[in-house]
Amino acid sequence: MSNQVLPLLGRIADTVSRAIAEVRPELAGSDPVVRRSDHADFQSNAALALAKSARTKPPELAEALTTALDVDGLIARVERSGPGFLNITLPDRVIWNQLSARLTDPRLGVSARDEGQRVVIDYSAPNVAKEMHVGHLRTTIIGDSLARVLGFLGADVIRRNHLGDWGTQFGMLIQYLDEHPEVAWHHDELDPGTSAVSALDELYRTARAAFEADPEFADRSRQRVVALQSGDPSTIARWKDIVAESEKSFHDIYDRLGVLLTSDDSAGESTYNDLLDDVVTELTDRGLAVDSDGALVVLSEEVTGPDDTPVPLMVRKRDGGYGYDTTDLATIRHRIRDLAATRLLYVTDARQSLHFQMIFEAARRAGWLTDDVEAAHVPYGTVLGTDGRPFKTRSGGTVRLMDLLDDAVARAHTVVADKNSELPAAELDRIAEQAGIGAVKYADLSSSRVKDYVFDIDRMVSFTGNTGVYLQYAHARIRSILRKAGDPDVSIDPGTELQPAERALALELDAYGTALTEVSDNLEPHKLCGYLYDLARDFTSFYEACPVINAEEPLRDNRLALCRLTARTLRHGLDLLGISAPESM
RNA sequence: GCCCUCGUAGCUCAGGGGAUAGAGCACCGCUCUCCUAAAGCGGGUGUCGCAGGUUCGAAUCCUGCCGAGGGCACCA
Repeated sequence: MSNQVLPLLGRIADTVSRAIAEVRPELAGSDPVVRRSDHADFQSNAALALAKSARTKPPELAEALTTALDVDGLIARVERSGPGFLNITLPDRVIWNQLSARLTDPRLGVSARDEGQRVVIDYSAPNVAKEMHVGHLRTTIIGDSLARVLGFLGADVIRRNHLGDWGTQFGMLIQYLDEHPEVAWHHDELDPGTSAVSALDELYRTARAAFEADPEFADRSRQRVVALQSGDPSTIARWKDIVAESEKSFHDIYDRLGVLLTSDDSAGESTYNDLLDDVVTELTDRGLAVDSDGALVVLSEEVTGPDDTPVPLMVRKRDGGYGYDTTDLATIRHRIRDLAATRLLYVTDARQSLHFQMIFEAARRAGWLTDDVEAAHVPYGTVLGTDGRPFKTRSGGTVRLMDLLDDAVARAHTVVADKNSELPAAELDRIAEQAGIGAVKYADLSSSRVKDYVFDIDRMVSFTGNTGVYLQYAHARIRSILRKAGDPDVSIDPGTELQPAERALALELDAYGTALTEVSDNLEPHKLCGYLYDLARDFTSFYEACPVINAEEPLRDNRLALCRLTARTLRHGLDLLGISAPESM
């Protein structure tokens, strides 16, 4: 059972709204423009915003609002300031009670605002028989965090891992494996630490070389493609084997990253094969899909290309085959029609934004995507190397995701060992793993999603600044304090006077749910990162200014309560980012 | 050619109509007989790319321009 705790800011906003309605009934419903303030607990800029439509001067409206802002116990005092700001200060008791309510609630008082929504989040999407590389990092991490946040806010989240599990390239791979049964590539045939996708990736390159060098092998491969597409049992069995082994490799990485994806979430391209004919038929029947040089296309009404003609979606290729345009149209129809989704999120590279714009346009014209469903491309920028160019290995190759994680963990290991040489080896390994993985994820999540960002391991495993490690450390410190105090189940005495540092921390703690709803609204996990970082800093200021364990009662219990709620909020927030919070570091 | 994204301190980035634009890194100094110094405190930085416009008020919204990156049919 959870008790929702309304944020103080919202309660103040409601109070100001009532005052507006009382003073100027014709302006009822206007935004009360309540914000956190440097000059008080909160401020309302409503008088400035509304003076014109109220046909009065801001100071006069501010005065009237002040009078009408009847203190119902929520507000201690209101001061007018500047051209018409209302500086609002709350009684200490109200703030303590707010903390108390959050502390007793398993959800920290955060409401399940997104309840009733069904959100399909499409993310990660590695290619079968290929190694996951740096290009899969952001979609996997961002998508996973969004799944966690929206899920916590009550949405019914359906994760979809749109594996690249279909295509003509499997013809030559299957044919090659068939002709070389002696080649080992299954997990249980390989050395530990070598993955099936690693082996398959290499075999694919070998097969491709054979395809180009040997016309007869190329012919057999083409026939194999036909066999695969027509459902030949032995070919399908081999293909399923490849998919299953690849998934094992992916889940090794998912486990290490700590993302939620399981094999139940896999819905690869092949899942939609049986729907494609019908999708195309429907588009044709509605007159959307038209012939173009033998291919079937949907011409955009919104976008034109270099020659000033409408940009097409390739619904069916001239050779009769289907490409990703068709598959993506099938996903959107399926997710709306069959999964009853109210919100569709596609977490992919920003370069695909035109593609999704056209997919959404077509889905709207087809009548699948209606106004009561939100479809959004959630684009993200490129991962750059320290040279400012797309992240590559020194030799210019693709960076394998596993290697990248190994590097980060190794670097974290060095830094942790440097600073704390007394840790037992096993403990050190465990913390380095959590710190290294957390560092990578936090670095990815903490800057604006759409911007490119520089992958700089040294900076991300730094223990200072806005890093994952800093937050983990902040959490571990608080846990340490609480352990030292015996981790008591304290209760708050709301009659205690709040110190400024306590007050700042308390107001920040109260805003946790607001930070989460912002993430849900604009799909920007970095808002949560920024919130947690601010919270950790507010805690540090509090901790500098206010003794906890050595304080007298009831101050001591109240401060322990602040520690507790901060630790829980940090841990909870980190968890929603997909980052672990060690008890000690 | 058209479209999209981005441009804020030396560097990496927040802030996306409200009071003097904020952090971190880097640089210099200070603070552990005191709850984890992997920390904190102090020191000073800005033509918010440029120019117009809207507004009582613009880094924020609009228009144009400049610069960077990306995209525009049979690969995803």
